[in-house]
Amino acid sequence: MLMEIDMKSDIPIYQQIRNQVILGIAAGKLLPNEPLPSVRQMADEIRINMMTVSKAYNALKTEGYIVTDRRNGTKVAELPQATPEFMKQLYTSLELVLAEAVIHQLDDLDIHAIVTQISTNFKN
Amino acid sequence: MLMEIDMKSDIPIYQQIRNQVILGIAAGKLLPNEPLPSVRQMADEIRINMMTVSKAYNALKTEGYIVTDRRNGTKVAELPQATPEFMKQLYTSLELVLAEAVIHQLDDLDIHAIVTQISTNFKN
Amino acid sequence: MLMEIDMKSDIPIYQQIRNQVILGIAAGKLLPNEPLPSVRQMADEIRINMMTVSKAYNALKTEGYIVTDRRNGTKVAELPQATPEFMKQLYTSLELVLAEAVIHQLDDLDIHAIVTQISTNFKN
Amino acid sequence: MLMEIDMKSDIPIYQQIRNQVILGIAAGKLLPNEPLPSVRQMADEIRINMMTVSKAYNALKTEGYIVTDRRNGTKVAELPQATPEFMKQLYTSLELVLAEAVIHQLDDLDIHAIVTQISTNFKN
DNA sequence: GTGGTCTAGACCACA
DNA sequence: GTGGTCTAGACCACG
Repeated sequence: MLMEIDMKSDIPIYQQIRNQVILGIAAGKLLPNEPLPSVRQMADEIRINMMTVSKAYNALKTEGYIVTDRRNGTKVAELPQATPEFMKQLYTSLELVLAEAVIHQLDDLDIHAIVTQISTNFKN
Repeated sequence: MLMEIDMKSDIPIYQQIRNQVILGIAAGKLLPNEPLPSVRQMADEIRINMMTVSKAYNALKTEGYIVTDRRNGTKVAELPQATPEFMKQLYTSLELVLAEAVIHQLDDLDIHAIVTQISTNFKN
Repeated sequence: MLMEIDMKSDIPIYQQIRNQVILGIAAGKLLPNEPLPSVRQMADEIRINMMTVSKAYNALKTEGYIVTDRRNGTKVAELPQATPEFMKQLYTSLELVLAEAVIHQLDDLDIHAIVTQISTNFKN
Repeated sequence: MLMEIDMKSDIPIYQQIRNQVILGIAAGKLLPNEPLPSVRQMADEIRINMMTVSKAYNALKTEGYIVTDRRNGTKVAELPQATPEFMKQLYTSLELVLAEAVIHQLDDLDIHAIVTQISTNFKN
C-alpha cells in the first residue's frame, strides 16, 4: 500500500490517509480481510506521528471501512451495505461536485463519461 | 436566495455559504449577472460575522463563480470554461465520492441513476 | 460542572469525563443547550492534557450527547431518540449488570428498588 | 457451555469470556459446583491463547464467581452474598447504564419493563 | 476566544 | 508484536 501524502495540502494528513485507504479499497488494491500496515509501521513509512495514523484508522473504523482484530491487527472490513443515511450523504456530496461541473458547462454526456471512466478504473 | 446554514455542522460556515451559492448557480436559481446580496446584508440575514461572508465571497471570486463590479457590487459571473486544472480537481473529488459509493456496493447503474437524478434537478 | 476524576482508576480519563457528562445530563445538572466548559478550560481545571478532554468530547459528539457550535463552543445536545441499535446495546449492558446482581442473590424486588432509587435521583 | 467470542469487538477477549460465564451462571446454564472446562480445553475450543483464558478465570476467581479445587479443576462457586462493596459497584454501573437510557427519553415504565424482561429470562 | 491538528516522546493493556 | 492512552508543548483555522 503506497501512501501519497502531501504535507503542504490543506487537507489534514489523517484525512489524506483515510482517503487513500478508501480509494485503495474501491480500486480493489485492498481486499476485504487484507491486513493493513500497523499504526507504527505506516507512521514510520510516511515519517509522521503514530497518533495521526491512529486518528485516520479510528475514522475508518467508525465509518465501517476497516476493523481491528485483537490478534492480527487492523484489516479491511467486509464491504458494508448502503444505509439510507449513507445514500443521503452521498447525494449531498455528489450534488456539490456535479454542481461545479455543470457550472463549467459540462453536459450530461461529459459527466456520465467521467463517471464511467472512474468506475472502470475501480474495476481493475 | 435562501441560505440554510447549520451552525452545528463540521463544515465551516464560509464554506457552507460558498456551497449554497454554487448549488444555486447550478440549479439556475442564480443567473449570470444576477446581483448577490452585499456582504453586510447577508451577514445580517444569517446573523453571522461579516468576515465570514467576506471569506466565502473571496473563495467564490478566486474560483471564478462570482465577480465584483465596483459600481454594482457582487454578481454571478458568466459561466466559466472548464480548464484542465478544473477537470483534474473535479476528477479527484468525484473519484473519492464514487469510491465510497462503490465500497457500499452500489453498481454502475445505481451510480448513473443518482447522477442523472441530480442533473435533472439542476435543469429545472 | 464538577468533575471527579480518579487518576488511579483503570478506566481511561477520557472515558471518565465522558461518563460524568452523561451522568450530569441524566441528572439534569446539564440541560440541553447548556454550554460545556471549553476543552482548554476543563483541561486546566482537571490538570490534564487538552487532547484527553478533546477525545472525551469527540466521543460524546459521536454518540450525539453534545454538539459543537462553531460560534459558541460546545454545548449539550437536544435529548436524542432511542434507536433500535441503542436499545440493543442497552439491553446487553443491562443484562450483564443485572446478571451480577442476580448471582449475588438480589431478587426482583431488590433490583427494581435500586432502579427506582437511581431513577428518582435523576429527576432532581 | 457455548462461548461466543467476537474478535473484532473492542471488549478484550478475556473480558468477553468472563462476561459469558457470568451470564451463564445468572441464566442457570452453569450451576454451582458445576465444573468448567480446563484452561487448555477452552483455549483450544475458542482457538485463543491459554493466557487469555487464564486471565478470564483469574478475574472470575477474584470476583468470587468460580473456585479452583486442586483435585477437580475449576468449578462454579456457591452463590455469593452481596457485600456492601458489591452493592456500591453495582449502583455505579447501573447508574451509568440507566443514565444513557434516561437521556434517550426512556421513562420509568420502559426501564422497569426491560429490567423485568431480563430478570424473567434469567429464571428459565 | 474556540476547537482542530500535529509532534515526539512515553507507558500500558492485550494476546 | 499490536493498538490504546497520555503528556506537554506547538501551530493553525474559524469566527
